[in-house]
Parts: sequence; C-alpha cells; structure tokens
Amino acid sequence: MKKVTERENFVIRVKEPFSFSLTIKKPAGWNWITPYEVMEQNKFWSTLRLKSGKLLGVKLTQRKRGIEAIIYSYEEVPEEQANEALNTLKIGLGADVDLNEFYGIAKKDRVLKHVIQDLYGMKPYFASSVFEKALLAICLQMAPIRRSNEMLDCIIDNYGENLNFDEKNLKHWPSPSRLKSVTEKELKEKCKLGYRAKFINELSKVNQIPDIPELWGKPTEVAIKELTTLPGIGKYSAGVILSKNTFPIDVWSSNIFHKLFFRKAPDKPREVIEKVIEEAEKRYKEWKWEAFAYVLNALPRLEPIIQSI
DNA sequence: GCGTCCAGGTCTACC
DNA sequence: GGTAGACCTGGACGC
Repeated sequence: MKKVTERENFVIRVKEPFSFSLTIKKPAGWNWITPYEVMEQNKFWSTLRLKSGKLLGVKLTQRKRGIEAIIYSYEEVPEEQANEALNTLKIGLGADVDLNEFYGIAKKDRVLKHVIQDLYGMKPYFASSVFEKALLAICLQMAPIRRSNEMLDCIIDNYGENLNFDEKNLKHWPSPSRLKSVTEKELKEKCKLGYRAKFINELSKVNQIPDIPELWGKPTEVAIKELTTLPGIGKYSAGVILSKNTFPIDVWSSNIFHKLFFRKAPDKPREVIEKVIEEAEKRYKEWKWEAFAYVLNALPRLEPIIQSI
C-alpha cells in the first residue's frame, strides 16, 4: 500500500481543554469511527471512508505541536479528498470546539459537576459517516446492547472492507454500494436483523445522504428533519447521528436521566422522554449533546446516585 | 421444555 | 395531526 506523503497541514491543532485518549477511546466504549480501530499509547489507527466510497487508512499521533495525521491509500489522494479527510478528522477531534463554556455550566449543575473532572478534555464527537452512524442507530433500536453488537458485527464481518496499512489490518463498515447488492432477505436471515433489514436495505439505496459538515452547518431542526427522511431514522436516531445540539434519549437512558434530574425513578420511562429532553434543554441549551455524552461516559461515577434512587 | 413478555424506535393505517 | 398497533429476534422469566 502506498503511503501518502505527510503534509504540513496534517498537523491538527485542537482547542484546549483537550484529551486525545478520552476523545478517541471514550470510556463507554463508543467507537470513534469503526469497532476495529486500535489505540496504543499516544498512537491511533483507524479507517475512514470518503464520500466517493474510497477507503483510507488513518494514523493519528499525539505530538506537542498537535495531532499528527497520516493518511494511507492504495492510490494517490487528490487535494480535494485529502481536505475532506482532514476536515472529518478535525470535526471528530472537536478541533474548533472550546469546551470552557460547557464546563462553566457543568460546574454549577448538580449532575454534571460529578463527571467533568474524570472526563476533562473529552471532545464527544466522531469521525464516522452519516451512513455508518445510521447503521449503528438502526441496530440500537428495540434491542439490548448485546444483540445490537451481534447485528453490527455480523454486518461488518460479512459485508465490510479490510484495509492493511502500517502493519495493521483493520475492518471497516460496508459502503452503501456494497450493502445495496445484498437483499433484504439475506440481511434478515444472515444477520438476524429482523424488521431492521428493510431499513438498512432501503438506506443503502438512498442517492444523496448528507454529510456531517453539511448538517452541522444548518439549524438543528432542519438537520433533524433532513435525517428523518432517511429510512428507519426517527427523532432518536437522527439525534444520535447528528451528535450536536441534540439529546437523543431512549427508554434506557430516559430512566437514568429522570433519576438524575428529578431524583425519582419514572413509572413508565417511555412516557417521560419528552419531559427529560425539556429539562436537558433548560439546563444545558446548546451544550446538551455534550451533557448527554458526558453522563453516559461516566456512569460508574454516577452509579451510587442512580442506585440510591 | 414451553409459552409469554418485552427490549437502548419507527412506520403506517386509521380515526 | 395524533395515536394504536405491528414489526424481528432472542434472552429472561414463570410454570
């Protein structure tokens, strides 16, 4: 595999406070791009798919001057594609996000004040594509996490793509064009996707899936509306995909947040979702995604409070 | 061993 | 426009 020449503009400067390790390997196990990415000390290897479908290898190294990013590809990477990759990495690292305002709110909040110290510098964003996040969100629907993981592993094992670079062999999510060639019946039977097979089959046939920079450039309501036109993507999944200015709680997390916000277990977690979202909106405003991510990545710390209710 | 319930939502027919 | 019910699957539970 050809290694693309390292370039000056591939040193990414990230606004402080910033923790490379917490951002890339979030304590809750959330993947930054793919489930098969590797972190070793201050180095990280993953794979990244461009809008064109081209798959790149990515190596990030923490340096004093910033995060050094090296891109690997079998073919020459044109300037435009290199910039697309760089922009995606910057978004995932939260390079332009200053968390100080969020921490100002968090210090005064009786829930968040317990978690910011442990997660200081964690930028709760991702470098995966909208299609990849949509696959994740669909498999999270109506299933315990263990079963969601089984479905996702099966999809990647059977239809994903392998990339060998820098002595690593990493598996990546299948592209829409690869999944488009798989029938709904096969997906259902091979990966036990149930009704989700139809959603994934239809999703892989969508012509124009918007990308994250495009969506982040629009008002949140507009971006959510656009995402919910995708098959199998409702309000919850759209919030998971957007990962900015959203508070995508489901039955499981509504139970947790209801306890933390109101010090009371909800009788029916599904029916309090809107109430919990309203409270998050009131407390955290445009920082509600960060609040959501910080709480779910600090559950061991919050467990004594949650268990006592 | 077998039947029933339901889980980290979304869609749609029906009113 | 709002809402009840269907939707895959498999683990947990009661009997």
